[in-house]
Amino acid sequence: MDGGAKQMSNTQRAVEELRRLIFSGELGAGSDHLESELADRLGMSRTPVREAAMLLAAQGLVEMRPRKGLRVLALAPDDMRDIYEVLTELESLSAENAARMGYSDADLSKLTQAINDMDDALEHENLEAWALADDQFHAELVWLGKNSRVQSIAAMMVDQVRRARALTLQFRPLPLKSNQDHRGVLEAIRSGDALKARQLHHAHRTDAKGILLGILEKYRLRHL
Amino acid sequence: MDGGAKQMSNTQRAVEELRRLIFSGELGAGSDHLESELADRLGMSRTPVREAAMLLAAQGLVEMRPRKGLRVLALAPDDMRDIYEVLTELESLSAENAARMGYSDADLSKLTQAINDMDDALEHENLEAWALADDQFHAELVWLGKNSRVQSIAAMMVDQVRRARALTLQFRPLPLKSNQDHRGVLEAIRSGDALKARQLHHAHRTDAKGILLGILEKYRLRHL
DNA sequence: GGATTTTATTATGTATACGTTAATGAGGGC
DNA sequence: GCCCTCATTAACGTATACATAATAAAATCC
Repeated sequence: MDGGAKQMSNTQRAVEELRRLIFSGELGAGSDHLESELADRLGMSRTPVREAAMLLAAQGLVEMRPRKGLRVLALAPDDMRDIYEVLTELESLSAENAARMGYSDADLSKLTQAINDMDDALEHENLEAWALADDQFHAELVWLGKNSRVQSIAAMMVDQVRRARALTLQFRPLPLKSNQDHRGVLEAIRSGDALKARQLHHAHRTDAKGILLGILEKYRLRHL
Repeated sequence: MDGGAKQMSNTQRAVEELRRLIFSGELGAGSDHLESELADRLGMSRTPVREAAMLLAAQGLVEMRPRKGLRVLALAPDDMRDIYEVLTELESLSAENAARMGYSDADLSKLTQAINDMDDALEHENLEAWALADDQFHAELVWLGKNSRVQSIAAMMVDQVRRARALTLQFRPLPLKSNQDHRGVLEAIRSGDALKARQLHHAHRTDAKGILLGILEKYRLRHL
């Protein structure tokens, strides 16, 4: 049970490493980087770097601009709105489907755990930990929905807003009401009330979208 | 006003050509093809073919299997269900958003035209033409929703079911009721009734999903 | 001095070369 | 006759080479 450090192709390593560099901010939003520069930095030739770049471009994280290099994509508020809307719909679908699965309490343990972790984090006013648990809740919800396309699309969308989310987290009021929503969704799933699960989660995500866009507006965050 | 035959990179040409070969069935579902073989076939080196392959793999059309070659992905009924569910959600969102835009009749002309085309096609019992117009209706609806992510995701999903859709078309009963739904959605958008637009379209797509899955079941179509 | 043409640079797109390694088949052991 | 070992093959992953085209720089002209 290692971290996954088997023998990996350089292309895969390049993807992972570039993602890390992007999410950590070492490659800032809007910055440009030549293929050869990145190749040197990662200690490999241009070929795998270029392949990784194309994959990241397909996932909407970067843009390949001939002669200008690889550009790390910045997100405008409109992008955030678009992405959150997609997540809202697909996660709500997941909640609905999850409710129809007849999951046992054991099946829902990760969801429950994530909610408890959020409570703990809130008590200690640990936003970092809260965000992590919140991510886990949403990821697990999507997982329970058992729709392969939703899973991959949601992962892509979450990736696209990862940087922005980390940034806006600090501006955000403590999400005290949030866990009520989560518990409601969990309960609806547990009791098999598909429609309620969908509606509750939809409302939850729509609220979150409103809060986020409010922050972007308030602090004039135009590209992140 | 050429067909777009400007100077295109070989990678782009490879993407287009491979897509054509896949959709036309010349590269059948489930078939394997070596990179070098495809390179020869397209008259270029492995490099651009490989890049194109990775892009198509990211879009879910093929799978890269080391030493086995590029495999054209076949779809199981579960995949169809997953994809149609995603389309249902995202198109319904589009309908809702479109209704909020306050579009004029002129803005909605393409949508109207698509509906009329479907009527015409039905009168002549021309399934091919009906399918084309139906595609246009759905594509235009997504366009009117003005969500960039929904647009690219929907395009991907439509691509993934393109082959299967062409195949199942012939098994399908004449979609006589379908245009009632379409007109209802159009009317809701025109009148700005966002919730109704969403609900009508959602029901429409859910029906379509049921019909399709029924066909797959009935004719034992397990991979297409 | 400013504008314009020419030259030089350089990042990319693509071809090619090559080592590695998984798949295939031959041959031998049981 | 079946299974295991080893040799062979060939497809891929990656590095490298190179032509092309775009940009920057330099030089020239008005």
